[in-house]
Amino acid sequence: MKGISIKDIAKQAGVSPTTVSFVLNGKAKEKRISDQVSKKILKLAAKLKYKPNQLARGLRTGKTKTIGLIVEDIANHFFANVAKIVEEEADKFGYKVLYGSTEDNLTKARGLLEVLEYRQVDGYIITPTPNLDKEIEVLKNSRKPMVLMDRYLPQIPTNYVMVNNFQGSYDAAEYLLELGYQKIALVTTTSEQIQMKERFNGFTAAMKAHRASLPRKMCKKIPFGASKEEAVSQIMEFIKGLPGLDAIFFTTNYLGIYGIESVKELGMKIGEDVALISFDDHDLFRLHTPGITCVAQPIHDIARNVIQVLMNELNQHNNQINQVVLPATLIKRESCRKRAKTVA
Amino acid sequence: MKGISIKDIAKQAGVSPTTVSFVLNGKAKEKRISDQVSKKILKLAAKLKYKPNQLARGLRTGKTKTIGLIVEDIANHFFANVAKIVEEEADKFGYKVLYGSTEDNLTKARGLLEVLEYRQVDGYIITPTPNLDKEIEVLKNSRKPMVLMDRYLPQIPTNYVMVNNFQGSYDAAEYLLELGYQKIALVTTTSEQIQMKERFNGFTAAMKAHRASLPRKMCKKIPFGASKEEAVSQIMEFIKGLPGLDAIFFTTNYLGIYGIESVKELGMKIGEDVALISFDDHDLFRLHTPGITCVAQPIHDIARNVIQVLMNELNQHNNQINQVVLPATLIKRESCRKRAKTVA
DNA sequence: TGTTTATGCTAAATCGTTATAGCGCGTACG
DNA sequence: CGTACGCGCTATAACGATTTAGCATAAACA
Repeated sequence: MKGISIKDIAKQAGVSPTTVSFVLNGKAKEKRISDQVSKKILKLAAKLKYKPNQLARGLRTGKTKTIGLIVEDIANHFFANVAKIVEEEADKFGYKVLYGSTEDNLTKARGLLEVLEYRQVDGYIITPTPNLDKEIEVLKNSRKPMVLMDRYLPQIPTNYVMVNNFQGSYDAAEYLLELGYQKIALVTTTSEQIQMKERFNGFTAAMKAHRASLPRKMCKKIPFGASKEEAVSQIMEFIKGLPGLDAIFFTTNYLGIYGIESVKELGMKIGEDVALISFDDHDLFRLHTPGITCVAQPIHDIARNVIQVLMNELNQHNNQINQVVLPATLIKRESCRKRAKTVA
Repeated sequence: MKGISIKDIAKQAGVSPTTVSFVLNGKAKEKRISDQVSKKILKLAAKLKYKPNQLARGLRTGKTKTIGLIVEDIANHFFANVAKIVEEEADKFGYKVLYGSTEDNLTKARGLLEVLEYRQVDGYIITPTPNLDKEIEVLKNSRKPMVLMDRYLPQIPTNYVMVNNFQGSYDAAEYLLELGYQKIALVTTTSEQIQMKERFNGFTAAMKAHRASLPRKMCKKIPFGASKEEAVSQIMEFIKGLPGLDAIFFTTNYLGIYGIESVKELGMKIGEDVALISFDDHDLFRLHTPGITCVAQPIHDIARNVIQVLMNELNQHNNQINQVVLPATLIKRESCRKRAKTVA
């Protein structure tokens, strides 16, 4: 059950494969193929359901029309959604997507990059793991079209698309202050990922700008990779040590989820005894009662911009660097409420 | 910046490309290449970081070492997780995965199948949309390795891997009865998808087996594709019309989620006023307070079995059909509790 | 009439691999 | 002494497309 090749069409049409190729690639006019012949070929191709062999084409042209998508975890809500839009958008340009998850593990990331090179992908969308700098640099120097996503490497100027982590957290802090919260805590992770640092910085900057205090004892770092139980118990301890606490900001959604559990476990009411706000949206935040206020990433825009930047690179090898920082959106739900101003 | 080819190695080693190919494919012994030459070639290949061009190789061998994964929605919790394991498992066999979402739309599914054919994928993993029978039949007749997932087409005998929908729902019903619930309702969708029917059938079968009644008025079908608002309001109406109702079974997780909202909206307490149980697990069910009892699909096993069946087909063209039905697991949480038996 | 130019098409090389057929040499056999 | 075989390797032809260079033929021009 072999497929129909250009030769089969050529034979049946009584012309050379070259002619068929010209016509099928829309170069009939340019190559001065008569309308008669053109039409005959087009008809035959349709009738035989000719499908160009992308392998042969790729081998000859050096383009596979395939892009590699490296994410932290494709099963994660954020990345799964990005993967979906990326696939849809890429499809519009005739590209297919090969994907892989790094689990934020350097070795896995290296493996993925290698396989994608084998596969001759035309371009890369990468969520870099820690210490992937060297590999990114190599890729950059080989002039492969590439866009980083969700994170960037401060030392290497490259294309990237990400949310404005600083602004998002800044807005979160301002919102809490505006509502009248006064004893505000922050929970983050020990991970050195740049986006976590920026979220931390944005929040503290807003606090400072409004002359609110965020002393070190109001900030808790949960070890990266801690189990749910460990995390929850640490957060509970942290909360217990802060009497009068009225609001908590979590720098990422899984911490926020642990936070919900911790607060409930302590018998406190979310939105009444304590306000919760988290970076990143999540089904759970949306559907929880009360709804959890959060700083949402513009997933669609991120994916669309990633593809746009990549397609730009793919189509014209300008050396211009595209760095897109998209605004985060504060989604107000019932976990934060207007407070009657009381003097502490 | 061209890559290193087999010719480059051949030239530097002073041998023919054929020899290099033999050695690099582990056929040195078989093809009687001397150890001397073998070693020299291996060393050179490592030194030059030779990466075989999969395109050329694929063109020659007719194998791309790529499989196509067609799911309903890659952003959906279930499929995203399957996609993750599928990728990991495929990787172990040297395969990469191309994916796409159908949105349960026939036209999209056709488009995906076509693109994957272009791309010469070696095998297909397909979550069939309604009315995809003809295309599946064609694929089957062309003897392409293929496994259906999550659903099957009753009219066409093919490989498939899925959860035991009937048993899962059966267990759910038995569990509710065992706990002493007496006025039990079921919420499903109007979708004619086979798995939904089986879930419905399993539940009713268990009820009948235990001489419990499930009259038609206790069953609600929500239109497929209804918006969240519509669905929630319909479920609310349904519940309001059933005084004394003490438990509700939802045939799929998004209905269960709507159910949670509906029940809360009505001011009822989950697990106290009414028990909820849903087919399919979800982050929300796990993290909700109270936790929502559900019938979970063995996602890992499904993905692993899918790959195993596919690899079987890929490696040996036996015509044997593999149909794997995996048990569903009842995950008990607080949304269903032991009831003091009261006479209605 | 002889030289250009335009027209409509094709031969052949090429991409990087794999697979088949077989070459030249030395040794063993009858 | 002629032939058969084992050994270690290679030449060459694919796979299916794209692309470059160019070949006839006819029309146009001087």
